[in-house]
Amino acid sequence: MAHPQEDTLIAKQITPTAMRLLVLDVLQQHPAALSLADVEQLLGHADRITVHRTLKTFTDKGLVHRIEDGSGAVKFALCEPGCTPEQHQDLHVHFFCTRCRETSCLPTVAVPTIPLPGAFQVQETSLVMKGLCERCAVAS
Amino acid sequence: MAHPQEDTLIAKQITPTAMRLLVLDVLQQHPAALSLADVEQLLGHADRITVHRTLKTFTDKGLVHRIEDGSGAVKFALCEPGCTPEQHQDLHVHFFCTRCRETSCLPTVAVPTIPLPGAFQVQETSLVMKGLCERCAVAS
DNA sequence: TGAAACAATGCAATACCATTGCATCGCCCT
DNA sequence: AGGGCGATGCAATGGTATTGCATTGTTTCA
Ligand SMILES: [Mn+2]
Ligand SMILES: [Mn+2]
Ligand SMILES: [Zn+2]
Ligand SMILES: [Zn+2]
Repeated sequence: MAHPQEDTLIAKQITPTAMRLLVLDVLQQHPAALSLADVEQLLGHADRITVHRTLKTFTDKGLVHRIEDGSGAVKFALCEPGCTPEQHQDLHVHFFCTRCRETSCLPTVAVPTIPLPGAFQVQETSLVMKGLCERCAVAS
Repeated sequence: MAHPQEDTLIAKQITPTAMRLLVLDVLQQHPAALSLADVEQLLGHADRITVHRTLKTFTDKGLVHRIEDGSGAVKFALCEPGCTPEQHQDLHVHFFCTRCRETSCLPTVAVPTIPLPGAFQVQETSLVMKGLCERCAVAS
């Protein structure tokens, strides 16, 4: 009966701990997707490995999704409440800004379903667009 | 007036060298996209850094394109003859097989043009599908 | 032809990012 | 209190990408 963030974790079958609540808070406060290093830095001085395992747990339980934006580091962003590890609801496009290097979810832009020739069995589709984000575009 | 592969390099403004011809040959012989480590292994024992810089040169000159498939290592594949560093002709979908970990170009499947809301300025779109490739799908 | 100029190569070193092993800590339950 | 178990933190490791620098090779031109 404490912070509502505890309920968020419990709803995803994640035992609430101090570290996990802190990581969740950082993810909720930040609009952009965050890398492991980003989270570590925003937390002050938390142990990198613990943050890593926290994000892995969050991913396994369907609380966050991974974004491979080609920047070298995987980014993480919160999922929609309805997402499960098996079935993600928010299959949207991601945008990587080549100037400020921020990665954003575009929840309103769905990943299109593309039929493939032959016998391919598609499990997952990742669509990343690169360019200038809205902030950097107007600033140029 | 030697190998036709020399002409391929010269057409892209790349000085032909022994190493570059070897790397080009490996890329032409293999249907799948190759990582730096793949090329190094297929060449026997070539220097990893030289191969790295060879692939960088090939990319800069528009002879190959980079594929970030989320496997941890960037893959490289030959471009269409008409590609230039500024304007790639072959903006196609890539497929990463989660079983055999091979990445293939799907030259017949074009990346769709997706309009974005707001002031985003798109420079590049990368679309990677993951699942079972044709070979692994029938073998399961 | 010989030396300068430039490009390409190879070895060493470095920088990240990600992941694992293992000991310890903290919490819950009996 | 004590056992059990998950979470944490430090150390160590593996993998990929990249840079510095000396050397080698090749082209250019006096
Ligand atoms: Mn997202
Ligand atoms: Mn391709
Ligand atoms: Zn930006
Ligand atoms: Zn396969």
